[in-house]
Amino acid sequence: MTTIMDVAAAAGVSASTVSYVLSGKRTISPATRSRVERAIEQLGYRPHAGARALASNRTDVLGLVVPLREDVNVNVMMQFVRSVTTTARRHELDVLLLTQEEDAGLHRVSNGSLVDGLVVMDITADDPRVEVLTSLERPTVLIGVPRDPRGLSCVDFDFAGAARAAVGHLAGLGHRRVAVLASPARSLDRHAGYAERVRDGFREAVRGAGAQGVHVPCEPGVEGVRAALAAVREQLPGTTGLVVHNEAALPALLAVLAEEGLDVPGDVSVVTIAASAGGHLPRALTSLDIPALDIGRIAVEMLVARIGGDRTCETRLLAAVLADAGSTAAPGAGVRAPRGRGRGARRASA
Amino acid sequence: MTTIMDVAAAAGVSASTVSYVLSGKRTISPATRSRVERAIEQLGYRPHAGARALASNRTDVLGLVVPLREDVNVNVMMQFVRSVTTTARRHELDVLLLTQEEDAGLHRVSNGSLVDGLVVMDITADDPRVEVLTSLERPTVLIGVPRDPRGLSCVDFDFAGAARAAVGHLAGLGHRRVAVLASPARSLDRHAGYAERVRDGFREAVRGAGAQGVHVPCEPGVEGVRAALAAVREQLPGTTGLVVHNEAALPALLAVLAEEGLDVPGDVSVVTIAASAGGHLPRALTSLDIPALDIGRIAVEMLVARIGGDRTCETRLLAAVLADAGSTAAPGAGVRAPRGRGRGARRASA
DNA sequence: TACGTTTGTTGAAGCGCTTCGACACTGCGG
DNA sequence: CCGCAGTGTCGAAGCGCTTCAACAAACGTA
Repeated sequence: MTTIMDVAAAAGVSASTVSYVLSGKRTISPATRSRVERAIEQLGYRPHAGARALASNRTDVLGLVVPLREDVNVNVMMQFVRSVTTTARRHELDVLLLTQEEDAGLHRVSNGSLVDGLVVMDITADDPRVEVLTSLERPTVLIGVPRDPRGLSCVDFDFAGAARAAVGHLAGLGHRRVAVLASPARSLDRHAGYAERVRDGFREAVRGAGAQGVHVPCEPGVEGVRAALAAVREQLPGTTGLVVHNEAALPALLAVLAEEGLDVPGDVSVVTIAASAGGHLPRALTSLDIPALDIGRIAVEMLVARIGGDRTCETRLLAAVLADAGSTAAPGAGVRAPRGRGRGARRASA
Repeated sequence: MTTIMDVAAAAGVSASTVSYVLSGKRTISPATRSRVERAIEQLGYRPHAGARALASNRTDVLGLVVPLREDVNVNVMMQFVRSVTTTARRHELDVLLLTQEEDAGLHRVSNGSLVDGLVVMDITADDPRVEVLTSLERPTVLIGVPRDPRGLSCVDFDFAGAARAAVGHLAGLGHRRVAVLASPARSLDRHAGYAERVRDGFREAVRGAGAQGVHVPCEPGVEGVRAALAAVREQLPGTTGLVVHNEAALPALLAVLAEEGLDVPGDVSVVTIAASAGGHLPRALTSLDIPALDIGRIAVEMLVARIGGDRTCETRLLAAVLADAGSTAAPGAGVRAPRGRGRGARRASA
């Protein structure tokens, strides 16, 4: 292994000079600098990360805690991961992946000086990790907002605002009965912030608009969507507007509606609250996009600031912006039960 | 920060004794051991990762290079990631996530002593990284098999064998015309190993069985499936057996076949080569499951062996096992064009 | 010319750990 | 009773780097 000493010898300078060339913390004459750089190049020198961490108390590694739950959509999660990692690299940081969410892991990497800071995804309202994270020796940024952030920085999408905007949009078009096809029941059970805040924002907006609304959890896949639609029909017949907060249910919903002969937006208006699907849906949908890329980027930038000594702690909620893609219109027939005997019809006719 | 010295002082021993308690590399009397352990516990001591790496030349971190391509299915990829990380933790290793696949990153983490070894996913037949990886100071295990492994260890699923088994199964049932709905064209364009080997295994088996076959790339989503089916109909009319090697196309395929009034397996037999979908499909399909969990685990275990000094280099191909779930039968009518005017029919009838 | 300043470079200390060789102590056989 | 092997503990060196204080050289100013 080539060390800083080898480089120093090759360049005819001392080790500290090489170090200063690398870090730029002292002025170095152009002549010396270029000799050192040439030596580094020729020897293929890479500083030893451990030695650097030991001496400087910085590892240039950031820990990323990702959820591996059944009920979080893996596509959405990967958007966060991607944006965190690319932003991290822009700041010369590497990313350590933490999946098991037991406290031991957090202690090990933080107090064991493996990372300079942590980004923790999928924070629930009363997340027990928040307590642990505050006691750590390294700064943390949360993606998601707990009830009590305890001096930790947070970034998230304004899910409540998104739900209100969705309802407002539908109400403005004249819809009086609206429903949310929400996250899987499990997400609500464990008090996932995004799930709760959509629900609360929805209810508030429905009340405010003097409309009626139901909020039904929805499992992914065709069967989940059928069950959710059945629940909507039972609990609020005549529903004409659908707010879908469930990426995994979208393709299935469109398939089921088509199968039942329901037109969007002729019969039913649909608004989604979702991370952008990357265009794999059969049709464009009016949506409140979750800016996953921005959220990941901001999380890293906040963390970098804190690592740099910034003591300010803030919670940033990114605002929802509605992008109209023509899947909403004035109320139609609603999500009435399909005519022509529904799902079997096509087969029978074939 | 509490150091090994603090622990030593609290336990009334020397730092080296604490180190030996931790590593178990020397015998320690039970009395001393328990005093040290109590001190560690009370002080909440965590060894400094950098210092440890510097002194021992081991980081206990493994680098995982993941692909972030459009054409690799994110669910499948996450299965690998999950199994690599959990296996790594079982071996007391942390995982550093590398996404940008430029050589600089590989050099930085390997020769910069950030990791003890690398697991590299999504290896193509003539992957330029193979050359780079052989020149690194740390061992590497590939998930995927390049044309020339150059002394690197590899693990992968036997995709060619899976394709042969799929064809064999269909041929055994009497099918004479079979098709593969394959990976997206992009995967083939970049010579992704899994894509090429399925194609080659398929062609070989079709020849061997004296049958006819076509291999068509398939983009994800409903439109992609429609296009692929159209290609099959044009290139090999009367196809009765479908081998699907494309996780993202499966739900869409089932939807399209249902929409066209084609029964599985009455009209068309379907075999998949896919990572297990987790049960979100509307119906079970006869499949050759890609054992992603095993592959990830084996990759880590091979890497651990190499880090431990093992010099043997091997390529392990995990065999395909067909799980019959009733989506295949003796040949039916085939993927003939839909009767009753196909996709518009339901809408018209509603 | 003599002095303070600025600029560029260096030696050495020290970051927290592992590990080697040495050492003290115990219990054994001769 | 001596010597020896085995056991448990320790001191010190050293891993490769950063950074501080110090210094030499070059410069501008009085």
